[in-house]
Amino acid sequence: MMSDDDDFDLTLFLPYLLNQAAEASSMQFQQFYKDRYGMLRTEWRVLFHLGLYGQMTARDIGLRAKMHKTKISRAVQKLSERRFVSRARDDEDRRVERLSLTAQGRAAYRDLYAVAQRYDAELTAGMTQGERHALRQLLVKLQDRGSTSGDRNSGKTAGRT
Amino acid sequence: MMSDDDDFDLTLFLPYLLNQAAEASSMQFQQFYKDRYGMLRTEWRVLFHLGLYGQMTARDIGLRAKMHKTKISRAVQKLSERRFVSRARDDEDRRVERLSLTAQGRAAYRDLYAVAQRYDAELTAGMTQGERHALRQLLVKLQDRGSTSGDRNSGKTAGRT
DNA sequence: GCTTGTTAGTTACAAAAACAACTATTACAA
DNA sequence: TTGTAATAGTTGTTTTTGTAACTAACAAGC
Repeated sequence: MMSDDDDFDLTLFLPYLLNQAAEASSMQFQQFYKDRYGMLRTEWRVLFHLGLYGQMTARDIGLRAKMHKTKISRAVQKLSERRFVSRARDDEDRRVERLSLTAQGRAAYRDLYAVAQRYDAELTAGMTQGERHALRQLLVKLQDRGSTSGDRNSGKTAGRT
Repeated sequence: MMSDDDDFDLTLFLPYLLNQAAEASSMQFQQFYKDRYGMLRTEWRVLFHLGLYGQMTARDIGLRAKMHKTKISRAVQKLSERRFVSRARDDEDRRVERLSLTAQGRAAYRDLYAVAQRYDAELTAGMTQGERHALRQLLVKLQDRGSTSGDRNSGKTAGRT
């Protein structure tokens, strides 16, 4: 047991705490989209973004979700095979594909939206209204730290803590 | 763009925010242990725990860090090969291995401890003292949600959000 | 002593992620 | 034009992870 010099507590190291909390909640929430729709995390995220923002390209999703394009490409492929997502070439720029949810995709989105809402409420059940709000605001601040310089759409997934 | 019924904002969904923040900070911090010591995240975590708590078994680490035993086994192997960690059979119970840091391991730990301290300070630079504290307390609360029932030492790593 | 069960840790194999190299298309400048 | 660079997205290969099955050591009942 080596506490070096001063009062910094490594067990309260922010990247560590964030990862622990993220893993715990993600593991639990995963159960819903996995059990009900056999989706992977990347697939749920793509569905989530398309449901939320409507039609998008893979690139758009990458920018918003900070996901790497190969992950998106493969998620879209799966979602498309399972008829949750439809893809359409853009005739203005034929490199681009415009993605959107099918009726089935929208139904899954609505379902999972409701589940997410309940789950979020459950997670924050022990908090005051003020804490809830503060937590989200602080996390929003933290999530953008780092994506400062160059290299857009690189969106590699973290080699965590 | 489909906001279903009420006022729940999926972009503020806690598992999502937590993951974004965790990924952003982990990606940045990773740079240090990766560049300087060629460590993986799991290896850094094991080092971190051994530095913090002194001698431990793989099982102990698994319980504290909620890491699966196979991850720990592999991390210990690497750390041992690179002479950061030494392993010694326990003669009371010869299934058990008592792990501890070598001099080199302690040096790396001290170095990374200091880096972590600085990095943590940098991350929370925009916050008030109260916010810092509140954030950590809330994250501590969140990290234990879920590990309720049975199956100790299962520590699967999240299939995140 | 022997069976039966449990625990610590490892290893083998399958799934998912990271990373790099690729195709197709557009942009733009000589 | 044509040649170079850039962009959207895909595919192939390598690492890392997840999962399950395994070995070795103990424990407890009989």
